[in-house]
Order: sequence, then C-alpha cells, then structure tokens
Amino acid sequence: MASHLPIVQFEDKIMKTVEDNAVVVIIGETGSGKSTQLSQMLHRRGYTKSGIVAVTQPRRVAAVSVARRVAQELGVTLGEEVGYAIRFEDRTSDLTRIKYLTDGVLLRESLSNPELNQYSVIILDEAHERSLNTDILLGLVKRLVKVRASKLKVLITSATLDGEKVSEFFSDCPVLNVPGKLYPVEIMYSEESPKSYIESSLRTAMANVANIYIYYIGNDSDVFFESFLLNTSETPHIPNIHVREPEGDVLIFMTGQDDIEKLVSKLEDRVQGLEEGSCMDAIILPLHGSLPPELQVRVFSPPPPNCRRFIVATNIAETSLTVDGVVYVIDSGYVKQRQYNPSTGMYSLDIVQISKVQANQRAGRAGRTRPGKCYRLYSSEAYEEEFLDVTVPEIQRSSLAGSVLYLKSLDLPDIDILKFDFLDPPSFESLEDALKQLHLIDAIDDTGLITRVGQTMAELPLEPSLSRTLMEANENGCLSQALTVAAMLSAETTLLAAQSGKSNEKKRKHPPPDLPDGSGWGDHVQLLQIFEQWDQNDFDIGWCKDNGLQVRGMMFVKDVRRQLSQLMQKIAKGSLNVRTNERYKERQRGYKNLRKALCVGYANKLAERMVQHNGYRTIGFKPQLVQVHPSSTLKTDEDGMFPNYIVYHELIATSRPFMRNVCAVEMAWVSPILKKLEKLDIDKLSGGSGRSIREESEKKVTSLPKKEEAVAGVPDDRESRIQAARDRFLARKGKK
DNA sequence: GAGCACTGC
Repeated sequence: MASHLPIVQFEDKIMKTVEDNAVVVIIGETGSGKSTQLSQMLHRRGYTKSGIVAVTQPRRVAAVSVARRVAQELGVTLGEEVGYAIRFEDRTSDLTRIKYLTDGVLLRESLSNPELNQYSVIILDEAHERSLNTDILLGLVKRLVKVRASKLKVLITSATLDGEKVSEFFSDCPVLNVPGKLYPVEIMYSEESPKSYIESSLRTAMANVANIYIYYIGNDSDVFFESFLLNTSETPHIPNIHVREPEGDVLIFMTGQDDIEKLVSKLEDRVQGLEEGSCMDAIILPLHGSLPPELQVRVFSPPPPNCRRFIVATNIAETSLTVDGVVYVIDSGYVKQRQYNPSTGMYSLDIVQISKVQANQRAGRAGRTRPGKCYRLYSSEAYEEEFLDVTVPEIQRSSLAGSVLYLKSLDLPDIDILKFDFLDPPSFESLEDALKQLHLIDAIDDTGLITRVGQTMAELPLEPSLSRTLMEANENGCLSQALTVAAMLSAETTLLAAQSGKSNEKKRKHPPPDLPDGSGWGDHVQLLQIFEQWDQNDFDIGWCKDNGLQVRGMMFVKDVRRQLSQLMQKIAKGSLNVRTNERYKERQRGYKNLRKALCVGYANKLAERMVQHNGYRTIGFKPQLVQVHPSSTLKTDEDGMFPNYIVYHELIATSRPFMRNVCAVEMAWVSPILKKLEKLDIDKLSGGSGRSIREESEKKVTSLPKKEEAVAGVPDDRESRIQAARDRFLARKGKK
C-alpha cells in the first residue's frame, strides 16, 4: 500500500515512543510520508477508539488532498472514517476517526470546546512553517497536555533545524528523525553575493556566450565583469544551465511580480537570441499569486519534447505549489515579507534574506523526481553566518489584536495573556499594542478584562475592527450593510480581476464607468455599493467579468457574508438581507450610520488631516505622517481638501506610508475616542503585571550573548538584522 | 499619483 514510504519502517519505534510520552516531535523531511502515515499508524494501534485523531495543516488544499489520499489508502469513503474540515466545508460525520483540518479550524473549535475532548491525538503538521495559528496552538496544546493528563497524545512535525527547540518547549520530549524520500541535490554557492540577483539568475540560467564581443565594447563596469567571467573557462558560478546541463526544468525563486516580469522578459530575449539547433527549446513561465488561476495551472502541464521550462516564481513555489519536472533550482536567497511595527501600527513589505529552513526547502524542490542541482546566488559564508536558522515566526511579525482577543475569550483561569507560554514570545511592546487597540474598541475594559462585546467579537472570524463594526452596526440599524463591508474587505485582494502584462495598463487607469464611487465617502462605502449592485444584477457572473471583478473573489465574499450572517443571527436586531434603499435620502442616512459604526470599530485606526495639506497624522500611535492611497475613492471638498478625520483599514509602507481603504468620519464621533486615549493607562490594561514583566524580559535580553539573541528571535536584534539585510539588498540592487 | 509575498477563520 504505502510500504515504499520511509516512515513505515519506523512504525514500531514511533508508536513505542508515542505510547511512553505525551508529546513527541517528529522530524520528517519532504517525502517521508508523515502527513499521510502517522494518522494511519495511530489508527492501527487503536488510538481512534477513544477519540478522533486530528491532523492540522497550514493550508486548505493540503488538508483536503491529504485526507483524500488517506481515505483512498484505507479504502473508505471520504467524509466517513476519514474526513476533513476547512472553512465553509465540513466533510466529517459521526463515523470519522481521522480528521484533517486547517490549524485555523482547530483554533475555532477550541473556542467552543477548550479541552478538545473529542480528540485522542492531535498532530500539528508542518509546525516549522510557524504560522500564527500553529504558534497559538502550540501554546494551547502544551497546556492541554497537562490538563488532560495522559488522555491526550500530541505529535509535532517540524524541520531539522527546529526540532530541539520544540522539544525543549515541551519539557525535552523525545525527537524522532525520519528520513525523507528526496533525491540528492547538489548545492552550489556563488563566490560572492551578486550586485543584482536578476542579472545573476539570468546568467545562471542562460548565459549568452554569443554576445561576448558586444559586451566588450560596452564600458559599463558591470557588463565588463560579466563578459570577463564568461570568457574564463573555469567559471562554475556561471553554470549556464540551459546550454550545459541535460534536460530538466529550472525553477527560479524571485521576490515579487516586478522582478519576475523583468526576468521573464530578459529570458525571453535570450531565447530569441539562441542559435537555431544549438540547444533545446525553452518556455518561460511566470508563477505568482496575483496571476489568474488559469495562468497558474500552466505550470502543471508538462513541456513538449526537447523543450526545457524555466519557471520564474515567488515563494508560492516553495510550499504552496509543487511543480513536477524541476531538476534545477536557482535561489536568489530573498523573500518579500510583511512585518508589523507595533509602535507605529504600520505594516511594511520588505525584501529580506530567507532562513536556512527556507533555503533547504527551496533546494529540495530540485530533488523530487531525480537527483538535482541548486544554485544559490549567495556565498556559503552568507548562508552560514547571515541566514537565520528558522523563519521569523509570523507571531513576531503581525499585529496581535486578534490573537490576544481570542486568547482572552477562552477565559482559561490559568492563562494570563502576558505570561502566555509561546514557543517564541512576541515582544512585550507588541502585546501592549494589542491590549491598547482592544481597549479602544471596547473589547477589553480598562483593567484588561474581556467585555461582553469583546466576547462576541471573538466568535466572529474577522479582525477585531470589523467585528466591532458589526456589533455597533447592529445597534444603529445597518448590520446588513456592515456585513457586506466586512465580507468585501475579507476578500479584498482577490477582488479585482488580475491584470496581465502592460496591455491592460490603460484599462486599469480607467475603471469601468458604471462601478459605484462610494459617494465620495471612501472605499468602505464603495465596496458596499459594488456588492449591492451585484445583488441587483442577481449575482450574475457575467456582471463581475464586465466590471473587472474576479468571479472567484466575489463568490468568496458571498460565502463569507453568509457565514457571518449565520453567526450574527442570534443577536441580530434587524434584517440581514441585502437590500438597497432606492431613495437617495435614505441611502445617505444608511451610509451615515455605517460610517458611524465604522468609526467605533476602527477607533484604533484613526487619522487626522494636517492643517495645510492633504497628508494625515495617525492618532493613538507614535504619530506618523501618512497619505491616502491614490487608489482610494475618497473625495476632496470644493477647496480640494480631504475630510478632517478618517478611519483606515490598513497602514502599509510601500514606496511611502499609505492608508489603504479609508472612510470619512465626523468630529463628533471622534471626540469620545480622543478622550479615551487621554485616559489610557497601559499598566492598568496589562493587569498591573506589565511593568514587572517588561523589566524581567529586558533583563533577560541584556544578559544573553549576541549570537543567542538572534537564535531566540529577540525583536530588537531581528530588526537590525532585517535592516542590515535590506541595506545589503538595496546596495546590490544598485538603487542610487 | 501607486502597484502586495503567502496563508487562514
């Protein structure tokens, strides 16, 4: 059946260890079969008699596909003995003994059943990816093991570099290693880090020897450098894969859409310049998240004979999508990562060095079908000395308002959020920021206790600002509209139809004239109007296409809205049906109520316009000068000025700090928030224990040697490393 | 006047 999988030989040892220990860490490399086999072994050994075996996955597709395979191997119908649960889709039944689910779903389940009594075993799979949800589950599960004594078994699968740390976290529980089923991958390092990883990737993939003469004529030093190296016979760091290496596809890791498009066009140019018959044909395929699905699936169809594919991808190819046929990997060593700064409340999207775990994951992509090669565009010294062992966990890069509210809502007597046992604790500042934000939106009182409003908010699968908006909208009679806005914002990035290439550039600058404009109040109102119009068009798919909206995204909005409506049903005061009022005056009154509810919900995301110009200053954080994103539909008055106060959905620094998705609010609604801010006492909010913990944690940090700090992921050190990496990156990219 | 990596409830 699955006897070819390496893990099967270890069954006795694994099961003996599980029997003797409450928690076991399993280090299983790619292809070991851990995701499909562990649950079946436990089933065979009778662990499914006393409860269900739960296996969490960070991604929906993984939960579904692994469940499907296990059902097949056991010869049962999916949804019976073996099932899965993801958002909007619960394919389990009373018969279910093995259940695959996303970590988010398990977290939601523990809200209604904090001890997760239905499960006899919980397997946290892919824990090394360190998703926000997995990290919270790790803390909860650690507590559960104590609470449920010997009745619960926990298995955690992770990566080599992380295993010991997880084991320490669980009182030095045993760590078992299971080999993977990857073919050997030869790793090649560059001698030094390149000035430009686009150029360097290009050279590695397809150096153009025919152009040497032309290059010599140019006097640009970089160009000369390239020709010099090409002309030397011992140049292992310019491997010229396409010309020198036997068949097999090439996967190139870039950081984002921009770089991908640049490299794709350069590669295409080189393919044009190749001498007829000198080597095999080549197809260049971009692969990134904002590519429409029909273009993404192109990477799954095999190339025509005598043709090599070059897949230029973002991180999406690191874990989410597996491309068959890849034998060569080119790794830039960088990734685009979102980080949150709790003192400014701002997110930024930075290009940072990947971790060793990521580098190895990328390399592994070359060895799935036969021995492969990985070309690292950085030196082995950089890998050893600069790269972090493990990716900085999401919990240290995100706003924690939602997670803190969730933990508070569990109301576990023995858990204090500020002392919560995290594998990698977030900074104290970040926790304080979360408490402050939660207090501003009435989710916790001034002593840090969760309020009734907060309790209901936690039950909604939304970020706190939106949950609070729904609560308030329910009070002032615009819940239906607020539900729509919340659902639209949940899908926002997948809403607009993807633009491919530059031909659509013009279309984007002139959006279809019949899409509503938010009546000048901003983007929330516009999102509401768009959905209402779709409703008036009987949720017609053609209507979406005509208006440049992604059908998938809009269907998702409908799903989310339905789910939220169901959750709100119990407390709803008015109708939850989408219904647009035909009369202008009543519509305006509806918008006013909605904006008012948004102002209450987004009290933690408020900005005040500067006196003389259209820049805004954030309120409630270390003040930042920020701008309304140019894509916003917010209107200026007859003097060309924006409203005095707005709330924003997100603050993100790209080329500059921008507020994305804003809504005009009124001074009268803002005043109570300002008063609340004046009275805010952070030490009281953190239950009085704040100061002592802060001092303790500061002491801890200063007493550690520098190298240890980096390993422990201490934020200050991390930031300087990120900054250093960014400086190096910018210097290489040659941004003058 | 800008453009966002990837997930998930």
